[in-house]
Amino acid sequence: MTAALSLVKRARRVKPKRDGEATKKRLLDAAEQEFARKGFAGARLGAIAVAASAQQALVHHYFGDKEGLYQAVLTRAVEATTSEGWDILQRVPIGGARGRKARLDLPALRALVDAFVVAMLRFFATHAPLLSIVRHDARAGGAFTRELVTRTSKPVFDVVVGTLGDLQRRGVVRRGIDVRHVCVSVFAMCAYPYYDEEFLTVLWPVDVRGADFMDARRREIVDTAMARLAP
Amino acid sequence: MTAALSLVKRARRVKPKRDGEATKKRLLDAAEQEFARKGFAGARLGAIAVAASAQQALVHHYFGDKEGLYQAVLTRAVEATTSEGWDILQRVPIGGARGRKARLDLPALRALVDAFVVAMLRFFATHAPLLSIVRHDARAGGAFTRELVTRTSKPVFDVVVGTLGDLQRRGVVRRGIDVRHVCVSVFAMCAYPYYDEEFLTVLWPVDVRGADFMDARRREIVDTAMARLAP
DNA sequence: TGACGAATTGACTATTTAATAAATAATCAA
DNA sequence: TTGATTATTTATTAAATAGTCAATTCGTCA
Repeated sequence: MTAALSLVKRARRVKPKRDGEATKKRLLDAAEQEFARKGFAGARLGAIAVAASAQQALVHHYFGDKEGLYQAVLTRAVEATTSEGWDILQRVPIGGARGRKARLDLPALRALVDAFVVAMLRFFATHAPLLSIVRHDARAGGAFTRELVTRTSKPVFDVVVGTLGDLQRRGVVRRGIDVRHVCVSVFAMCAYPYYDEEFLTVLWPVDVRGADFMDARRREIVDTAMARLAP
Repeated sequence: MTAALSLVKRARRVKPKRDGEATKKRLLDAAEQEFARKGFAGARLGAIAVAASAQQALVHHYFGDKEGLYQAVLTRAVEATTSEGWDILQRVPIGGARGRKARLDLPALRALVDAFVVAMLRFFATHAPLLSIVRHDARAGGAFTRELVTRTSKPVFDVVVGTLGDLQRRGVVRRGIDVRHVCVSVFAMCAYPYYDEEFLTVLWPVDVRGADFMDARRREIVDTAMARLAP
């Protein structure tokens, strides 16, 4: 009966009264939120346990101590964050097919820049809480920061800088400018609204997270970059 | 003797063994550092006291509790932060003399933008730790954030947006763009290196605080803005 | 000089919070 | 069914940290 029952359970997906993995996940989810909102020192294991509807002792059972929980949150997040930017860039002919004959015209350049901006905006929109969490690690000179950036932003940055450099040598991009600085500017323009929401709202009372604002932002950033790059 | 002695003290500036104001200042200085580095929850009153070479009890004597100390730090900082940006902008003919006949040429526009960028870069370079501190207040929807931004960034933002709007109506600035977005972009480009030092260093191993990088950054930002604004 | 008030000190308390340990209940495999 | 393993709960401990209090020292002024 037990074997049969467990089969039925698995088949009908009856949730068992006890499920370590599920509890672990709930704890990680709750911890992710709590760390993002309060920072590492401000986060309370009690609050995390309540939010996860679990006992505080389970935190220690599964993750050892608070630091362990923090590391687990980051580990999971970093693993989940494979460089999505790549996919978008791959589809841009000029970015993906550097080996082949790339069309060297401005529309293609614009497509590259737009893909870059879209990838960045999406990244920051999705991972703003994660960035807030990882800051604790970053201040401690932690390895997760490096790992995260290496996995996500760096490949995109490198491809774009490389491609822009090529285009610059071929005369499609204005000469005499440092394309790395241009990329940093794009990063900045994309990230700023998510980083500095509270400040920005005082300057300009508008729904910074709203689609309207962000759509306008995307156009603004692409146009700005193009104005800078085009000869 | 006492009166004479105190006169001598004041004259020669002999530091008295006990000086409430001086101690208060040392505590505030130490607290400012500690809050900036560790955040509110992570800051330790003990560490602050040690750094200030004072007793922890004095914190409570002068500021009541931890929250009071935090408020005192912010109050002092906000009061010390009068809108310096104004001064720089005043000196720019096109920004300061809006009433009079302003020269409507591109060099004048460039001067305005450059003054704007210089003011912003200086602000962020000087106040990066303060911004880190105020974030605790900002998350709590605190009044200090609003006060700080209102005192510092907002007047500059408003003047620049207003001036650019004028110039746009007069045809000096390209029509059809939202100058507020341009200003947000400039803010972003100026702030990013200070906000995201740890991230940026992974992308581009360079001394982000160094004069070389920042000088290049200033040129980059001004040129970018001009490329966007010029018709 | 002496008294008063402010600054300072050190010992102490209260509270919060992370961490542990032991007991109980569910699950799974043989 | 049974025994082992794992998940969960309850109670308790240990450590860190904010906050209090009374005693003491020092500067100032009558």
